[in-house]
Amino acid sequence: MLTLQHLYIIEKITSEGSVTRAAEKLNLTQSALSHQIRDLEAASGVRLFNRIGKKLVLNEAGQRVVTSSQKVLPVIRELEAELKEMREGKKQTIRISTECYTCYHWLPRLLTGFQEDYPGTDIQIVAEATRRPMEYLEAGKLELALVNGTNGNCSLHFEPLFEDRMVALLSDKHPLALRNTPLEFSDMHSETLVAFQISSSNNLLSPDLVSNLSPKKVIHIPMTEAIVEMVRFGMGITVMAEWAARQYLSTGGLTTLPFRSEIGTRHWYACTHKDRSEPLAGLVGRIQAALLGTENPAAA
Amino acid sequence: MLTLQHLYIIEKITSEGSVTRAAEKLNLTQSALSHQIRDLEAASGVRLFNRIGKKLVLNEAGQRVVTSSQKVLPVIRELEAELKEMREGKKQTIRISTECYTCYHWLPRLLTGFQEDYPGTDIQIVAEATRRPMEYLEAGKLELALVNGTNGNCSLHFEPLFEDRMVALLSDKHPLALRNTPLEFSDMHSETLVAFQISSSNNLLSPDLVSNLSPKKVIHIPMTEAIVEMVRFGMGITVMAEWAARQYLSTGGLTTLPFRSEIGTRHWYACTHKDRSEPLAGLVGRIQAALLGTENPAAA
DNA sequence: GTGTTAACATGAGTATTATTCATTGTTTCT
DNA sequence: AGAAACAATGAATAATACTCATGTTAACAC
Repeated sequence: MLTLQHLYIIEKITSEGSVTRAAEKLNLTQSALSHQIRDLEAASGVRLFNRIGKKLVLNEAGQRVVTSSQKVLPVIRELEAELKEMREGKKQTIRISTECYTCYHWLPRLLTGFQEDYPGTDIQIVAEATRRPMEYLEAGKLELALVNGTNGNCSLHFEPLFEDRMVALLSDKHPLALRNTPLEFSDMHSETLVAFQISSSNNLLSPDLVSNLSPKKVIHIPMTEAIVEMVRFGMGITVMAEWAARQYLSTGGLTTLPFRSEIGTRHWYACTHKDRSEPLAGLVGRIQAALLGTENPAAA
Repeated sequence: MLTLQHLYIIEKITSEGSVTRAAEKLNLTQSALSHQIRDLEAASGVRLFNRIGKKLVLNEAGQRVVTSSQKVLPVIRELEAELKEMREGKKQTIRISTECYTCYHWLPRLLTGFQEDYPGTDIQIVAEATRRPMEYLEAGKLELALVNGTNGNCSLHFEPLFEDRMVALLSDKHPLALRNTPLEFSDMHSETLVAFQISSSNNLLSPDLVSNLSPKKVIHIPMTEAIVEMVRFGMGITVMAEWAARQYLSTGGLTTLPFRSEIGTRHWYACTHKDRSEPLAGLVGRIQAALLGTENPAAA
C-alpha cells in the first residue's frame, strides 16, 4: 500500500540523485530506503526505477509517481505547518454568532482591543449562523455563540453575560399605550404582532416567546425600520429588547410597555465548547466584564 | 507524523458520521481508528474533533485536515489506479526516438499494425530526443532509441537492425564526380561540407564522422532541401545515407560517391533497457524483421 | 430513576511494518 | 587489478498499527 513515506523517499531520491544521499537527508539509512522502494515496487507490481549502472533512474511509472508527489506533498506540508501554528496558538480564529441580529450593533465594539491582546487570534462574525448558533457550535462551525437561554444543552458551556427585558413597542395612540401595569402573554391574544422574518420558520423573537404570545395575527417583515414604521401607524405591535426599543422612542409617536418580569426577562449567555482555548476564554471574560450588570449592552 | 492512513480514517469518519461505521467500511476495528485519532491528536498537539455527547464532530483544525484530504486523496487514488493499469500492462506507452531525422520518414510505416497487436500500448515519437536518444533512454524519458553504434554503453541492450552506407552527395560538375574509387576521409580535407544543423553542437552526421572528415569549411543549414540545392549548384558537398540520397539523384545535376566500406558503413541498433516489457520486445522484433538485410529502410 | 443500547476510550498483548546493522554484489574510477 | 562509491540483501531489532476485552458515557425507553 502506498504511503506518504514512499512519496517522501522517492522525492528525495530523485532530487538528490542517489539513494545514499537521500537517506542522509531523511535521517535514515540507505538500507531503509532500499527496502522501501523494493517493497513498494513489489506491492504495486511496477518497476519505478531503472537500475542503470549503480544509479537509480526514474522510469515512466516512477515519473508518474513523482508527478503525483509534487501535487500531494506541498499540500501535506502546508497542512502540517498550519496544524503546528494552531498548536502554538499562533493561528486561531474565533468564529462568533448570536441569536439576534441587533446584537451585531454593539458586539463589534466589545471586540476592539482584543486583537492587541491576542495578535495571533482572528475574530470572524458568522452572520449566517444567526438564530441557529448552537447547531453551528456543535457542528464545529463556530467557537462562540451569544444566546439567550441554555436550551437544556449540557454538552456545551454557558457563561452568564447579562439580562435584558422584552418590551412591546407600540403606537402611543394604541389602546394598550395607556396601560400602567406590565403586560401578560394574554394581552397579545387580540393584537397583531409585527415580527422580523428571516426565513419562513425564523423570526427575531425566541420561538417559545412567539408561541406563548399567540397573537391574533402575525405580520412578518424582513426590515426593522419597516416594522417600526408599521407600528408607529398603529398597524400592530412588535416586541423587542428594551435596549433596542429605546432608540426608537425619541422618533415620536411610539411608546413601550414592559412584560411582566418573569416572562419578559431574557438571560444571555456566552456559549462555547467545554474545553475552551486560552484566547477564547479571554474573549468570553472580556465580553462578560463589559456586559455584567448592564441592561443596555448597546451602551456598555 | 501525519500519514495517509490518518487521512483515510478521518475522511471515512466524517463521511460516515461515526467511528464505528467508518471502521466497518475500512475493515478495521473501532478501536484501531480510535487509537489512530488519539495518536494523531497527541502528535500534532491539536484537537481535531469535538467530543459532543457520544459523537465526534470536526472542529476547525479537523475541517482543515479534511480540506487537505480532499485535495490529496483523489490524487493518490488516481495514482494507485494508474499504477495498477501499468502493472496489468493495460496502459503502457513506448516512447521512441532516433539519432537521425530522416528515420522518421520510414519509421511510422513500420509501426502501423502494432496498435492492433497490443491495443493497450501507446506509441509516441519523441522528436526532441533526436540526436541524444541514449541520454533520454537512460534518463527514463524514452523506451526505444534507434541508434547507429553502441557507443560502448553496456548497461543498455542493443538489437542489430540493419546497416547502411554513407555517401557523399555532390554536383555532377564537381571535380570529384568523375572519381571511380570509394572516398577516403582525406578526400574531404579540401572540400566544403554542407551539413544539417539543429543546434550549435548538433548536425545530422555522427560526431566522429564529422571530426574524421575535417573539411576545409563547414556550412550549417537547418533545411534538407536547401542543402541539396546548395550542393546541386556546387557550393559544397554533403554526406548522407545512400538510401536518403537516392531520392535526390533523379532531380538531376547530382551524383553520389560511396565512402570506403569500412569507414562509411553505419550499424543501426534498436536500443532499449535490458529488461524490456513484452510489448516493447514485440515492437523491436517487428522492426527488426522488417529491416533485417535491407540497405534501404525507406523501402522496407 | 434503572436498565439498555449505542457509541467512543483505553490498556495490554499481538501482529505487522519499518529500520538498522552487517555484509555482499556491482559499477566506476584510477 | 584494486579501491571507492553505491545499491541490494538477510537477519535482527525497533517502532507502529491493530485486535481483543473491557471501561465509560450519553441517549433512550419504560
